[in-house]
Amino acid sequence: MPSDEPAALTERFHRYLRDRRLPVTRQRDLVAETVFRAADHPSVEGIERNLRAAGAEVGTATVYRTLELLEAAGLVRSHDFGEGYRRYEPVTGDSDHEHLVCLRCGRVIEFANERLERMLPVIADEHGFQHAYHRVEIYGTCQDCRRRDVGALGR
Amino acid sequence: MPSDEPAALTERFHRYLRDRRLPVTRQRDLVAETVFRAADHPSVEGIERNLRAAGAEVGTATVYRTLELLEAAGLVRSHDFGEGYRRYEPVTGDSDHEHLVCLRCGRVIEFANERLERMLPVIADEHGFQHAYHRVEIYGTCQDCRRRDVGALGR
DNA sequence: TTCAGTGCAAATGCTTTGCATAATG
DNA sequence: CATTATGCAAAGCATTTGCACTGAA
Repeated sequence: MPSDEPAALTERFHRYLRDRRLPVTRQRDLVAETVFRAADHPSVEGIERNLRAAGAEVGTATVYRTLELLEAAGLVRSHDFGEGYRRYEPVTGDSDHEHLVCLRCGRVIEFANERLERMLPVIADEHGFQHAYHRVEIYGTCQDCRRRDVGALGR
Repeated sequence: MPSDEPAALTERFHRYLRDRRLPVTRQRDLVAETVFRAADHPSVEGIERNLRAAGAEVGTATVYRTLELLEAAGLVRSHDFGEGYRRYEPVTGDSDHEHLVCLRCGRVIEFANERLERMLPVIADEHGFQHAYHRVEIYGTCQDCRRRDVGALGR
């Protein structure tokens, strides 16, 4: 059975809203669905583009407000990869993961490494820090962009 | 012999400027010295506060422009710890290091871990990425802030 | 004297907020 | 019907840029 992550997240979002007597609105569902289904860590602009393409439209302020809500609910995480804006991703049941960011095309891919995840709390402890969370980002050139470079050199 | 890092960096900065026939100005020296001597990863505001305290004054635009120059010269690095502004640190002869950021007081301390530094390029490679650089930040509560919390609980 | 730097103020770009109106439960 | 959300436009903020003036070499 294929785990329908987006549907599960949507259900959790609805429960979260109901529990605090907050209205479930068309806009909230549209934004939530868009992020839950996204595989590319979209920015607010990307989310709006996606919505527009689907014939929907949600005010920018509402998009930001809904993302804040989704983060508070623990259903979405935001990242700042130093591009001048934030990107968002759904929080799936998968274990912790970190990111590889391509400096050429901006693509972001995820990786999981248990040894790394185990190391960081230990390092924090060694320095008297109580570990809360961490962030590991590797910047470089992705496979596709490397191939493209090689191809350009070849002719 | 105590290695006088700030002086060495200042000399390198002057050489960098001379080499490209760029003027050495009072403002550039003031900003550079301030960052070279800082041990706390100051922000632009912190740098300006520091300068003001020393009786000097440099326009904000010039501070930004000088920092850009210092980064291009490889003498200063900038970091974004998600606070809404950037922090700067001198590039010393020390090996690579990463950062621990206290969520309570904002203090930033550095740590070096060879195993970690060796791992990341390997991980990149495993995913077809050509590693350029990376960023590892551990967020948590520093020793002082933990002590303060315990003290508050005690009474 | 020439070429680049400086500082002010205005512009930017993402994100947040105020407020009148609209929709949910 | 009461309460909260929405959307627009305005405000915020760190950072960048345009431009007349100043200063370094």
